[in-house]
Amino acid sequence: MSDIETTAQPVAPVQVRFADFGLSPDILRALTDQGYEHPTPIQAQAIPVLLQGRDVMGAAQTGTGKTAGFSLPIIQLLLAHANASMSPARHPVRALILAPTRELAVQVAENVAAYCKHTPLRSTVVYGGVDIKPQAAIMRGGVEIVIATPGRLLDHVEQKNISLSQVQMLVMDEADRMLDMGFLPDLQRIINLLPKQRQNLMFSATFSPEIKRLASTFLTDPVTIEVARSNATADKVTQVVYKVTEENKREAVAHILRQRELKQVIVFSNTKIGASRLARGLEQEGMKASAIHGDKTQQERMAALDAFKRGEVDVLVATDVAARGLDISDLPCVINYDLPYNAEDYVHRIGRTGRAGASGDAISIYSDKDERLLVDIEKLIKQTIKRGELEGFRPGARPASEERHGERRHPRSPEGERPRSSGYAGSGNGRPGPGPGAGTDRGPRPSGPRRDKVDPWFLKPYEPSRPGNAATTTTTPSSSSPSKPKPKLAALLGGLRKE
DNA sequence: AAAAAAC
Repeated sequence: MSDIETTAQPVAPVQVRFADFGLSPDILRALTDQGYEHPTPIQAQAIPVLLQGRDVMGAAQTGTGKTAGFSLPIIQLLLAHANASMSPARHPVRALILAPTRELAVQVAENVAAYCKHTPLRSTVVYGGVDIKPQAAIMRGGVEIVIATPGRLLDHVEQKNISLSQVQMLVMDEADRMLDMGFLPDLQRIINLLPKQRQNLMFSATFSPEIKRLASTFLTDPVTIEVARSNATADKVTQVVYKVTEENKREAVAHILRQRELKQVIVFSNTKIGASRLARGLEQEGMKASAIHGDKTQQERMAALDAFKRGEVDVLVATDVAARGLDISDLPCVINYDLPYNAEDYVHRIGRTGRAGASGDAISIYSDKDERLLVDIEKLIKQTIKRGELEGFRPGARPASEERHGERRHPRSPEGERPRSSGYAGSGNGRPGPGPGAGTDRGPRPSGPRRDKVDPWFLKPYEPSRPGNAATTTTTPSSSSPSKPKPKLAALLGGLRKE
């Protein structure tokens, strides 16, 4: 088994069309139905390679058209290799797509179903949190393509609702996420049920050593397809951070949303409770907000997502259940109510915006205690994030009593307060502003008086901690913290060995 | 630290 091979396959300079790949007319018709004619760069690279039957390691951000990139060739290959002598009644599972979260599985399944629409192939999705019986019935009826979260799939295997012995193609979507979530043992178990001879695809937004290790374990002589530089944030995303005090975080989010009259925003919270509270708080402020997290029932999760997609909800407050994979298109803005503990999650979160060529804003608020998280994030994305100034929410200011009148409009509002009058007209056009930077540039510049009392942190040139070598030494334990930087790598490798 | 995922 050779090392992972990297092709320098350039993106074709001429506009390629789906029709150029030799895909079945039934597939092309489905694409036409959806208005797709030209592949995205990852599709242009992945489709021919996959059609050759090669294993693929795809380093792709969400929003790059990854799902079609793998499902179109899968469908094509299944159609091409259809066993004519096979009884039409028998539909063994021939392609298996694994995803880390239920929502992602559902979305992949929706895409696959759409692309299969005009073919005789059947697909279904199975995931936990819902009644298993209807899923069992569908699978017993026969399907060629199964999209699944690992746990429920194993459940079905044990119940003998499904056999994986005929699987020719395996996709591990969001593989980094699956590792993070501890799915490695499940993955191993599932893979042990598959035929040795098969085509493997692995997609990952980040390219950590753990992922490479997984790839070398499960993939055979894979072609690596990398669209965006890994761990790089989409350059279409304008990022800004606002430092506020811990108690003012909720008000700050409300302020940002109100001031910019934001619609279709995802606000990320680190905790389920925090997400629920924030959503409730925003609702009390008169906004249409809803929370989505793992303590909600599957029905609630889907309802919240649907309402958001339909525009009935403007603000979706989410834990990292929604950080990856979710295909919510054209999000103008993502807000981090908390900075994520894992820097990689930052990349995934802001990947919800600025997608498919559109520009987007990623706004984060943080407080003193999150300074370290911010440093980690900047180290990972190898760029310094613009420090913005959020009027009236500066940290380090004197207690409210010493503040100028009208400086902070409504700090620390009590929970049950009535919806506020429209104190913040924002820019006035109902559309999202051009960028977070513009938000701070728009109003009159706070010249002079506001600066004197506080440490003008926002005026100091920011120094990313030791730009040269810091990146190699991961988290250098600062003397202040006892720091037991549990090496993630070791943990994961331990996991690999365990199996 | 927290979140996610099978019952």
